[in-house]
Amino acid sequence: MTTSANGRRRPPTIHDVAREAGVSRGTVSRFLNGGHYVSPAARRAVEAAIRKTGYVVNRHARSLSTGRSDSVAFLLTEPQEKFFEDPNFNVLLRGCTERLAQHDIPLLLMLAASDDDRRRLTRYITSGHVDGVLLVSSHSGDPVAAELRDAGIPLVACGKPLGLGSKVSYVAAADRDGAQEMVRHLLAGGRRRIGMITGPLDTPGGTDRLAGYRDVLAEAELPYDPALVVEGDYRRTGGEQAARRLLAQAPDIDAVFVASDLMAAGVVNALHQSGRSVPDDIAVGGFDDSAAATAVTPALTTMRQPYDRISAEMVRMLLAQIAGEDTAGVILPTELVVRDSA
Amino acid sequence: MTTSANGRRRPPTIHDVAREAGVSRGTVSRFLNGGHYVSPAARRAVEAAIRKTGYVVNRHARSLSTGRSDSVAFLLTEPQEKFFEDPNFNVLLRGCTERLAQHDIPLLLMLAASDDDRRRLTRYITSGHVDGVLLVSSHSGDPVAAELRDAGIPLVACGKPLGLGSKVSYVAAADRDGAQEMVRHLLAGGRRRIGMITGPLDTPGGTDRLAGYRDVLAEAELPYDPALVVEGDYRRTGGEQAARRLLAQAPDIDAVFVASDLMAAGVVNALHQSGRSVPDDIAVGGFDDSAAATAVTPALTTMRQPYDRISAEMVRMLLAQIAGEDTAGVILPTELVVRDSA
DNA sequence: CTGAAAGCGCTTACAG
DNA sequence: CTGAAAGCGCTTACAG
Repeated sequence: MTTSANGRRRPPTIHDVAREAGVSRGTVSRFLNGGHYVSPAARRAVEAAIRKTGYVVNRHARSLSTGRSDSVAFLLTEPQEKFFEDPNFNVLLRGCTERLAQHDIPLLLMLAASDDDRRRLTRYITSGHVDGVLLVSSHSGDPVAAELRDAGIPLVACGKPLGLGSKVSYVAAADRDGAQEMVRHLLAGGRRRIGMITGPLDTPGGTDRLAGYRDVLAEAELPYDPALVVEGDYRRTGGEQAARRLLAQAPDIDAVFVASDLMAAGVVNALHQSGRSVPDDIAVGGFDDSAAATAVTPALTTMRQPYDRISAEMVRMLLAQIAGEDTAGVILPTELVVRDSA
Repeated sequence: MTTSANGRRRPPTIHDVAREAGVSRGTVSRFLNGGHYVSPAARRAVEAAIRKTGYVVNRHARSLSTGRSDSVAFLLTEPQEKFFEDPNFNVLLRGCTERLAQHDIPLLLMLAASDDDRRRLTRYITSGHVDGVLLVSSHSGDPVAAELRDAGIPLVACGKPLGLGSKVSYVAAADRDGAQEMVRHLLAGGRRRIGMITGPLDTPGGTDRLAGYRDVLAEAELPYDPALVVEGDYRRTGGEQAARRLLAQAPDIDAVFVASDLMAAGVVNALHQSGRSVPDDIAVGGFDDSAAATAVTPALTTMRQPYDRISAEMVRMLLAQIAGEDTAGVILPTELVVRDSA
């Protein structure tokens, strides 16, 4: 640290390092940026000088010079604060933060709750303040993915953005396969009247998991009964309400496949309140393997979404895009986790 | 947008705005920074030019020039990932992000899980990459608060950092008062053998809530029985285990005050498994009023921590510090929320 | 492999 | 109230 006239500490600059090492600033910079065209002797001198001065690069200066910001946005666009209350969110956010930290890239957290927020943030992002965006937004009505894509911003979505086809890179779990596996598991347990509580049907997780459910019904030559299907909203209370609706429409169900653990926790509650036991009267299968799965009694049998891999993959793809590579959609497998509820 | 030779879009600069408005760059900058010493005519011209060009300030250039970063870190130092699994975390993080967004200040999320992380981040922070830090770290063993304070970084902690006295600004809930109110509520419900499951006793929430419990016992002239007190870890499973210990040590309790809702959810589970009904056999009082409170059955009677106010206050204080003002500790009141568990 | 120098886009005394 | 200019700390062709 150098102390300037006013007594405030001024961090050492590349200039201090250069002087200390007896080389030019250009050489220090070259060392900092990969060490190409730096002689071993110069390298050693610079290394020592950096250690001695405690030099840390000034990222603002670097960014101004390179045009890159070396930072990434984690953009959450959920008007309903839905995802934010979901334990999955934490896992994803944490995973992305850690992965980015490994590359020394700070994560800027951005919340777009209103249209105003969205406009402000889109503007901020497209002005080059971040190099890329990790987008968490499930609703198809959300224009932000298209806006960012059109602006040429490197972008990876969590979950397939509906309606954008393959135009936006994304990482998603194998929703349809996972749903199939869960319903087969329910069938294998001897259940025959299997209800389903879906996610919002304007989300891929909503439609794909429903599709998987129908696939297996057909496969087992069981009729598809619309009265057995209720749309939920991925929230706990929504799960409770949906379960009550389902029970009213089809009191004879012996199992229910619920498209998220958080909803499933609500379903178990509602079932208990209606006097049914889980899994004896009604088996419950969830989806996610989030913290909600083990917080209820009985613990949920569920499809594990590999959130660690999802966040790792999102970061990997985003960095690849920033480096100029093309990336596409990635689907990661889910895994059946058998606990007590089914 | 101006299109440069290579076809990539180059965002408009202050120079483009100045040319468009027919003024100098200095005038545009002055307009941007409060509009002092800018004539009404110049102001109008600049406003129009900004609209027309779609100008957005380049924050890297500004930061390089001013020495401020106009960004803030949200630093979470919980080796145990404990807080991250707590629903309170979301509320706090969300609140801070929103408040900062109102001031157009991005939040950088930083996770210090290991000592290595901590060193890296401290270095990053003290190098001027952020203007201040919102610190979430309850453990007294954590050296990060002292390090940042010694480096002169504006800093506001969530919860009183133990051992640092009044040297670090913080925002906390009135833990002791809140605990008192809850135990009085239990007493008012006719309970006399009241157990307690505390938070970790190296945290202020751990010690202060226990102190409040003891206050009211003394006030009611009830003996303090160490067998009635078990230390928990703020986690759900920790709550379950603590409840079993408590039941073994004191099977005759008729109430238990639990220092967090997440633990209390585990406690309710354990109580049910032991065949006790809540609240008939044993009343359960929680703390936080987090999402966990309404996720269990019966819903928890709890002390509400005003997280919205806490995050608002943290941001306000941090911005004040960055502006050069002195700030101190702020204690916010908690509020009894009566539901079904007590 | 290395140094000198231009340039990134802004802010801010300074002179007028 | 306004403009010209220096300077923030870095990177990167360029010439050697």
